[in-house]
Amino acid sequence: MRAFDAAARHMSFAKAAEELNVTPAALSFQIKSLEEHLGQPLFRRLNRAVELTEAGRTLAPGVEDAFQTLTSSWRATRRLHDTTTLNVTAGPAFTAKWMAPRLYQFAQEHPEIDLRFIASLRMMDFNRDEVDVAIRFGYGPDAEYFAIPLANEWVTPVMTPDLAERFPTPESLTKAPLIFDDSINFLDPPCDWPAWFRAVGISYIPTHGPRFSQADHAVDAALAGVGIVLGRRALVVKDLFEGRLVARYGIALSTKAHFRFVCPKGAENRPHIKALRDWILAEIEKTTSVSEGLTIIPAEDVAP
Amino acid sequence: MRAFDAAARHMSFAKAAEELNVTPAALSFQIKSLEEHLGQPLFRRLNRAVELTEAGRTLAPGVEDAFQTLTSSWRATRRLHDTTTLNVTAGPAFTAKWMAPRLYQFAQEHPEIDLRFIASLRMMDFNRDEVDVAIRFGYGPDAEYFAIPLANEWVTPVMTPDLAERFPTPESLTKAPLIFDDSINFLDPPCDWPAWFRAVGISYIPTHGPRFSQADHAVDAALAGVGIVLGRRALVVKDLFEGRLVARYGIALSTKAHFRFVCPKGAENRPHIKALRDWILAEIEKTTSVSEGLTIIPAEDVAP
DNA sequence: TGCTTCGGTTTAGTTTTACTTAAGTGGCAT
DNA sequence: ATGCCACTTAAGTAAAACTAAACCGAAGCA
Repeated sequence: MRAFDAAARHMSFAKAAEELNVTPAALSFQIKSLEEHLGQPLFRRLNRAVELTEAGRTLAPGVEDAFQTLTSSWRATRRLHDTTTLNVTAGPAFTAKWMAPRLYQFAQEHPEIDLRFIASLRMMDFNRDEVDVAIRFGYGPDAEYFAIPLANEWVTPVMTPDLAERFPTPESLTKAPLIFDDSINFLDPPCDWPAWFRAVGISYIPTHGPRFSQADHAVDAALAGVGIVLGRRALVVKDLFEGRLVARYGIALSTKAHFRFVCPKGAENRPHIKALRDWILAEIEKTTSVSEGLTIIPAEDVAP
Repeated sequence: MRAFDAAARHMSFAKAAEELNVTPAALSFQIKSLEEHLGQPLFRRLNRAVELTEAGRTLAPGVEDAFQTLTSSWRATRRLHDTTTLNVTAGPAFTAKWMAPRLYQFAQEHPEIDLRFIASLRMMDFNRDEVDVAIRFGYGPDAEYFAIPLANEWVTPVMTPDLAERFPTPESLTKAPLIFDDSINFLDPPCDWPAWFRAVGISYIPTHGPRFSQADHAVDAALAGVGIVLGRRALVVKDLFEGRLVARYGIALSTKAHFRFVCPKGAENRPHIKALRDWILAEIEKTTSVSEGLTIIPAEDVAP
């Protein structure tokens, strides 16, 4: 049946044989025997090609699907006692702005763990997609998974030091080039520019300026001096610590949404997963001082 | 892997071996080899039982699922050129009141076809549930299947001849024992007792009387002389023809919902499916005279 | 037209695998 | 204790899957 699966996918016995590391002869035989068991042909043999018969078209999708679940289950099971590789999925922004800059450090602390990143926004199925850990931004809780929040999240305007000198006060921001991060539009209550201006007592609804669908691109733009962006704590904390960006106005807007560390229930204590979790939490602990001197206003208090 | 699938389902190597018609020794060996490939045990061997390990629990659902799709695909494919058995699903009412009484006749006309009935209301998946034909009551059309309507459907009060003498006019029905068939409550516009009374110009909303969730039970009750039921044409036509039930008032309520013959696209011309379809249509054709003398009023014309 | 190439099939022989029989083990129930 | 039951192990055997090599027919190309 594997033979048929491969043949149907490739629509070629020769290619299928290559995939399974056997000779075309073996494959031909297998399919012939399958056809005998079935009592009807699965392929129509053309001169230098094959095509599926009605029966083949009926059988192929189910077989392909079955082998896919079979192999992914198998791999998921193998991963259970493999503590050398760890597949992590996170959104593109967290991957680029939090994970990537700290990765060399994790690699040094845990040289035995081989981290692999899958940057994607869609929710993954841990069993289907061969993923061990997901880091996701949103509202908890996750009933069916093990999930811990990574930090309370807030947003505050950040910019290059140069720009900060030109716009020393919140009021001056009404004349400043603002960058829009559309990736947090889904938050409710909103954490956008109008909400922040309400938090500092200014009635101003900016509309003009570059917009980005991904938060990391918005932050990159701010780093390039394009303008001022409402940066999420987790995504800008490193740039703030290292002085590439500054937050001058002392007012941040907090949201109930936060980054969460998610893994299948029961997997949270497997050594490499625990190592990653502990390391992430420790890294975040190191940066709690970024909130010092900030007045943090819940977004719901300034909801329109 | 089949070995593991069977063992995990039975939680016993001996039973699994029996299922696969091999000796327990062979099964033990297969699982051992699987565990070696995996690098970890799948079962914990207890004294006179086995239990799944973490790894086994991870692998089992996927494997079971995969083999299920595999076997059902296989059977679906076998059915393709098997014109000796025909699996039909219909609602319980149609099965009992239309199919069952006519079955001996189909068997005589087509002794080579072995009909199997699956009475169920839920929609079946032709590939998953090993069903060739479905007969369903409702509104068309079915875009993804081949479907033909079997007849225009209407409802009219039916009862035993005895009861008919006691309640000769629609007006007299307000004093008669009425039976409620809840299985057509979902129709819109409704085809219930209030709608029928509106059709004959009587303002009467009966509330008291036996209720049945399945139409065949309601008709059975009427056959037993319990009372008068609003019978769907397809379900009472045979009893009307053979005099066990009568319809006296000459007013029927028609609905756009009807019984439909449904099968996968392309399957409608396979010989045994065509035979069943032609036979059903011919049977219905024989009973068109049941509508003679009836004034048929669309249900939407008397909607409240 | 005739030669080559390419996919697939066939045949015969070989390797691998799966299976069976039979003996063995260990804890549970009587 | 002792027999039993479910699983394991070992050795031998039967079946299957696979390979190599020859073959076949049509398409491509000179």
